[in-house]
Amino acid sequence: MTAGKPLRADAQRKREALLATAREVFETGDFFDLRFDDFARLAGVGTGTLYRHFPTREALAEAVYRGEVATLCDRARHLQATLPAAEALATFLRDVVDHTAAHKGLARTLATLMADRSGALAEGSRALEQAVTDLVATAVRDGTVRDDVDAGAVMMALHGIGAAHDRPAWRAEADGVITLVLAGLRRPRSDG
Amino acid sequence: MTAGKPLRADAQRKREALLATAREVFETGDFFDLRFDDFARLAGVGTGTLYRHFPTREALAEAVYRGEVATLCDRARHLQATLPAAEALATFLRDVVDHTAAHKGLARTLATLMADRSGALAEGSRALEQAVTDLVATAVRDGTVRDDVDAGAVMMALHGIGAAHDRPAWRAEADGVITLVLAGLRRPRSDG
DNA sequence: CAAAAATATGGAGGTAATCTCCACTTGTCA
DNA sequence: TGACAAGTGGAGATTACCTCCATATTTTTG
Repeated sequence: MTAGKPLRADAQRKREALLATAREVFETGDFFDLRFDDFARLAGVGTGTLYRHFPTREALAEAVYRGEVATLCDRARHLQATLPAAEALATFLRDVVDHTAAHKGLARTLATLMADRSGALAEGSRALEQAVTDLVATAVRDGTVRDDVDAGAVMMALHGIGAAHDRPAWRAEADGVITLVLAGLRRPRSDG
Repeated sequence: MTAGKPLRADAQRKREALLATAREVFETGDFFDLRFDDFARLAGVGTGTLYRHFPTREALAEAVYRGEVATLCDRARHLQATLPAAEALATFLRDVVDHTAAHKGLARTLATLMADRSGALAEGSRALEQAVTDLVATAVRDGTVRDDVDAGAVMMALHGIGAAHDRPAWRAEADGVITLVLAGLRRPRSDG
């Protein structure tokens, strides 16, 4: 599906250049101050070429986002294979926050673009969602996590962390959300 | 501050018309498919008038948002005055979800606009944040809620609920987030 | 109540970003 | 190496945004 047609050599190169430049500009936060045409020039590419590879700003973002998500998914798989379920889940959620904090600009830009009604990025995060779902399911199965709350709720909380990028106390609050989610996920005692 | 100059009668009328139309169009979700100029016409107002009242889409959204927030804040005050702290907090959070669900289109549109890096709406939600902070603080004071997590974390979770508007299982997941947050907020037992 | 002063209106048109189109260049395959 | 396919760049059409001001409405004043 992803590889319908084997790209020609130069096309591949331009595409890479666009992605590399995108990552840079996303990170510095200048993406929205830049005319899309100028972005093309910045990447050393003609306008037409830019538009053929990535018809919209969102399409470009999606490609970058996919890379980020892939990294996180690898991490999830690794944790799942080496730690007890509950611990794997906890570590992963904290790692997501770490990762986001380490690439704040990128996360900002992606979150902003993601909000555009296109929903283009929803597609890209499917893999991430699957990873979280697996981690939660495993922890539920071994009894460390309650089974009456969907993994989607955890995704939603993560979404909040990403979307609320402009809060002054972002880091502390993000940690707080994770703490709440993890505490909330613990199998509740039989008392009300 | 809000009432620096008493608006002229016709100006008041036009302003109202713009806000009313905005609420409609926000709710139906057509706001982004509409040229801003056409929006003016739709409200029966000239382009210039639109721009004088609301210089940007965000400014318009902010005005609408303020109304929503005010409603919720009234609710918060009422709950705080009539229920035990923990219950007031729980009820309020669930009410926010109900309210959002009842005005899904509006919430969608506002969330999308809020994500624009402008941060214009951050201002509008200050009151909401204050309400949540008060509710949490009261519950902390009477010992039903842990004191090591900031109210900002709760805001962040709410933010996630609003921002993740396009998830198919939105309602169930939103309820899940609230459940997790409330469970997570309970003063943890002395065991690890 | 009439006229003057202040305030607000609408939409034509300037400005600026987006995106398309195609004559030309580069890569691939036999 | 030649012929065909695939890709490129950027000029210019298109579209949306926003400003400006001659005109209209409201309010105040004498």
